[in-house]
Amino acid sequence: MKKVTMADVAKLANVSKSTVSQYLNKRYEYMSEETRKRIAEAIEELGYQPNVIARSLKQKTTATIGVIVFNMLHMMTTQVLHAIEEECQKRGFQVIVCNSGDDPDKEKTYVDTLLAKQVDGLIVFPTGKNEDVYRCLVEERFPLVFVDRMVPGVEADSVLLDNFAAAEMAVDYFASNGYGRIAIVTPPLVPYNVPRMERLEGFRAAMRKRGMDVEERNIIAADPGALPEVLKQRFAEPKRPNALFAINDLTLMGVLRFVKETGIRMPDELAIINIDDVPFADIYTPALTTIAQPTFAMGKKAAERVFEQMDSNHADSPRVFRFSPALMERTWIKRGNGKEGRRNDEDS
Amino acid sequence: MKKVTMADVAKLANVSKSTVSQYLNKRYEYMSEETRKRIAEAIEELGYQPNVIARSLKQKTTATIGVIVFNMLHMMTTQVLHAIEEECQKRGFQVIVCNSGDDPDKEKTYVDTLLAKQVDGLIVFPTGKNEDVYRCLVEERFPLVFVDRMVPGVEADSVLLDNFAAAEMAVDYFASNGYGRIAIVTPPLVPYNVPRMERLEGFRAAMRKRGMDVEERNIIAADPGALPEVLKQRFAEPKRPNALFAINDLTLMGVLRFVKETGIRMPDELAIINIDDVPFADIYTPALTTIAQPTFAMGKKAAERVFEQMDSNHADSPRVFRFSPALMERTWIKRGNGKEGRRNDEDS
DNA sequence: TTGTAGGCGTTATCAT
DNA sequence: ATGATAACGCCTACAA
Repeated sequence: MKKVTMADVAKLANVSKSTVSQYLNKRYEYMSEETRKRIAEAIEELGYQPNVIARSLKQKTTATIGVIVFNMLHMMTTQVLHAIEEECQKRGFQVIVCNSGDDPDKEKTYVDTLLAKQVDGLIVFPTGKNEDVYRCLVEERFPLVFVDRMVPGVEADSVLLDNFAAAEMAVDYFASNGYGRIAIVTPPLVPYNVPRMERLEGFRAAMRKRGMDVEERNIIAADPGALPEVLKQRFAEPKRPNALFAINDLTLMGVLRFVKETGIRMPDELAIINIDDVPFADIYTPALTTIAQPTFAMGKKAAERVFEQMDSNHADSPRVFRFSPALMERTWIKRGNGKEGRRNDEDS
Repeated sequence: MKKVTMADVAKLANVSKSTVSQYLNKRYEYMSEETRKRIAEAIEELGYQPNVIARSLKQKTTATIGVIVFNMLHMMTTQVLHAIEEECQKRGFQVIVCNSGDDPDKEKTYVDTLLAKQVDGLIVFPTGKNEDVYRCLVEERFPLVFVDRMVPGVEADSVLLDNFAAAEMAVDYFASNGYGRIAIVTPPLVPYNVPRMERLEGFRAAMRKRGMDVEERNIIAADPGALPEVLKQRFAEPKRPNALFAINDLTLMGVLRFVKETGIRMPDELAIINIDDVPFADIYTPALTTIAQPTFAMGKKAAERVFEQMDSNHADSPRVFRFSPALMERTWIKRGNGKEGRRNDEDS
């Protein structure tokens, strides 16, 4: 099967390999109609398929980019990947997908492997802990784009959610609907997880701006699994929150489990909003208002940026692209304090 | 950066390229401790990274497999992909992911491209419409595994859900909980979509086995978007079903939208079960009982099979692997007919 | 308009 | 124990 090489085609068509090569690269300029046809026939007859590997070796370009993600199972990741793939498809590029599982060592190994495989660029959802690795890449002007998180200390293109805007959106949403005792719910806070910190900071800032202060115990940080218990504890204490801002979809699940287990009533006793749109938002009762990341646009931009970096040597300085979150308003907010409810039937 | 080649290392270490090559391939057998060390140092000093492309050209093997899926956004796909990636990682393989969007032409193009890129094997969630393409591969003993669907007329390894068992599971579940008027809900039926047809057939068989007959109007086929309306119509007719078997997660969404819009009460007036576990199953009220596909095991098996095909030339005849669905029982079934409820807190 | 020759970075086969 | 040399399949001057 794959034994058919350019030489075979050349022989059958009675021309030299070079001529076949010309033909394949569509440099028909000085080729006689005659030979062109003969070559075409030969290719057809032999079922010849060029060997891209050989071409790559010569041209030092593989039409392949590597994507390293820290969690393939996140919907956000899937959606961004989808957009990246689509964009690559347009340019005839392929995507090698690697899952680091948020393990910096694996991440490093993958970077090495992908470089060895001569990928033309790298899109990374970074663990955030491989500063040195990435700094090298940047220094060597290797096409690189970070998504979702960035790596502190590395100046590279980054495609991120505007986390401050998202947090502010959440606070605004609660406040304008009359919810005042707002708590933020997040996975454990770690300094190298930039979005998490930004969302918290954004939350603090937004609260401050509205003249509300954030009690420390209203910053509820726990792994999603432990969340129901942690929330129960918090709700046993005085001044229970009446609004929870879940920092991502996983956290939201923890919150909803808590809601279900305690039977707390949802628009009345407690309002919820979260970052990351979830597929069941509008079939849940009450429908869930969420803050969606424009995942498709983000993936597209990430791909576009690697391509731009590949195409230009005059390395313009790295840029950070902040994408605006979108409020997916779905809840009837109907409270005792007189505020009238409203509804918005946006579909994701 | 990438300019460092084996020749450079060889020069710096004062040996020949061959020796360096030996070293890299760990054929230390006849190598002096001395030179080994010198090479190691040279490599270190130059920051040499072998060029896998060159190796591939020589060895005719790329340590890469291609995966073509018809819908990257399906959770099932994501999960299987995840398992595949993990399995590949263990063997030092990489995965090129391609999304055909269920378009046979794109699918064909991808097969060609991946072959040109010399992937060592192919895992495909097929559109089902490229019989000829795949038949060629099989004839040439190219490592190939189908997942989720199979291609009629192509004898290749396939990793599938046991759709009959799944349908039977659904019927049993309803029947043993006292629901008798069972309808099946599915996307439009098309003959080349094997799982869909199998699920319907399995449903018919299971009903027959229990002495219940399937009225044609209890086979509700519609696109998820139109489903709420279609269901409303059906429920306006006499003998409305009291149990709906949704054939997949997308269909389930349509059903749940219908439930929400009509306010039909869920364990009492209507029971639901569906294929594909969904993340919100246990936070929904009432909790949803689902029939889960063992996606992880399926992905793992698919990868294992490509590897086995790669490793053995004595091509054993293609096998079809049917994976048993798992009942994720979460609903309190509590009906007026005296049946006692039960609960099962399995986590996905 | 087409052919020749050299090279891309490795590996493999022999020598030495 | 190590080194020359020829592939691998394609591309690209340059020559004819």
